[in-house]
Amino acid sequence: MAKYPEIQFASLCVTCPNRISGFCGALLGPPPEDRTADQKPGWQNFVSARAGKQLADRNQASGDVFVLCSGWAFRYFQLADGRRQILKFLLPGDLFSPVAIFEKTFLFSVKALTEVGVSGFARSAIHAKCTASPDVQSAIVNSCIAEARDTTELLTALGQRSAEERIAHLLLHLMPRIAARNVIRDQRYPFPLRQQHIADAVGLTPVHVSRIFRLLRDRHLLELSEGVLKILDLPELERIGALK
Amino acid sequence: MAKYPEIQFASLCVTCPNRISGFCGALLGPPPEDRTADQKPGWQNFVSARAGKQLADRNQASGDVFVLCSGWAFRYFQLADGRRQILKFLLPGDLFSPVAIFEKTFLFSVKALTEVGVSGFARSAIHAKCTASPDVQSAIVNSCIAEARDTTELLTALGQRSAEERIAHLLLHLMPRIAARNVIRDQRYPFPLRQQHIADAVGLTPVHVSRIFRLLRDRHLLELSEGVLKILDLPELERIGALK
DNA sequence: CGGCAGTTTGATGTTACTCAATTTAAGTGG
DNA sequence: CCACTTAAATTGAGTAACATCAAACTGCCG
Repeated sequence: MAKYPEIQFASLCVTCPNRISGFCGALLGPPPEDRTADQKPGWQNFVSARAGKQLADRNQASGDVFVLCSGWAFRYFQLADGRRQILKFLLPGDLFSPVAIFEKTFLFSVKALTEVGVSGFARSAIHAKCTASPDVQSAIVNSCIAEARDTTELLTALGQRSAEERIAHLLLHLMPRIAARNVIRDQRYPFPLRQQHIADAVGLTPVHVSRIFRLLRDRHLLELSEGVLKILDLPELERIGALK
Repeated sequence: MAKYPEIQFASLCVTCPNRISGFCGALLGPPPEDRTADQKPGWQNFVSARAGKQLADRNQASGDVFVLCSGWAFRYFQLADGRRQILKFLLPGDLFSPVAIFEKTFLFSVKALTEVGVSGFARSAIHAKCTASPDVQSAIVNSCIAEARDTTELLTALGQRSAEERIAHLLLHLMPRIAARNVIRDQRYPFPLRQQHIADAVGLTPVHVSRIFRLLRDRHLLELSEGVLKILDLPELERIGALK
């Protein structure tokens, strides 16, 4: 099976219950039983990469539209002086960016956070499928809408809310997305982010993120260790982080 | 002429050289010489409103897609405790939001900043035009891309940059947009924003905005009075506010 | 002239950053 | 399994940036 990574991908994307699964599913069709390597469609290709690998660069152009198939990555904007703003954490099934469907030049950079699998689809093929299939069309529209909604919330969090609220909001935003891709027991979420990532996402320093986590731990709201986030007091976390 | 406000609108939108003018232009066609009130298309309607008027509410649904025709407005997200994040200042020709073309429920609120004229198009009519005309299609796509680009920049500004940098960035962002709709002489831009608006847009208090403006004035970078922003030292302002 | 909205200024408080040292965790090779 | 190395997290002390509160000032309009 490992010989045919695209099969694994197709299965992943078709079955994963996240909001853009419809996009991948519609694109690939149902996972065929008898698919073999030589039947892999020419408009799709697959690559793996190690944690930390640069997956896309701003201003770089590509004929492909990329989807994260496995692992975690993040989309970010880099400033000249080295600071960066993480715009979104990408989970399996996520497009690098919905905009990339229409625009061949990346507006942002993307980096692997864990070991990842990435699939690229020829943009022309997607456009063809798009005109042919209403399902693909509405999947694209939905992912654009979700993107706008998320961005709005993040902007509001960054502009108006305290460090604690921003971090709580980030966790609450990620939890359902993680849960859609993993079986969650005892409120324990797989969580590979370093505090540096959290800091770059919510506009704080890693040192301050550490302090806030200490407060949250001391109040028995959560525990975080060994790549696992355990939520102890969800209602209180929501009281802090929810937007409305 | 005032009897037929939609004519004034058509003329405004077709001629204004901003990036979504193609959208309005494609939708309305060239401004006809002989158009009269009874020829006004049934899928379009026009309203005026005073400064401060609420033009759209989050979670409210509408069958229309709205475009600002004259004056200034802003799109924002309101928090329960009264704080608000201004997401974008709307200038003549701007859609309230590109997302509204696809989604009938508003994700955000919109308020008039000056006296405004607003035009509403039936969403169904836009969709029909969209399938018929590649021009309308690409105009929509372009406004979505521009939206994503702007939002990314704003996120980065809010998350990573100082008060001074954020304000300079806001001004630099607005200047070309204002210039596209007004004749600018001597670097003097019409500028109806109150410091409260700037504060809500860049995530500061009005008091602090005032202090920053004082610094900028003292360094002879700009002057701001009577609704006019005068830029005295553009290169220096760009050094402070430009993202790259 | 008085009232109102917006701006400015000062004094003070709070939040978050910086710098630096220490501890913990995670690998790595013997 | 254990020493060694390295990255990440934690903690403390001092500082800078921004917020808060309150008062004074400005321009505008009735």
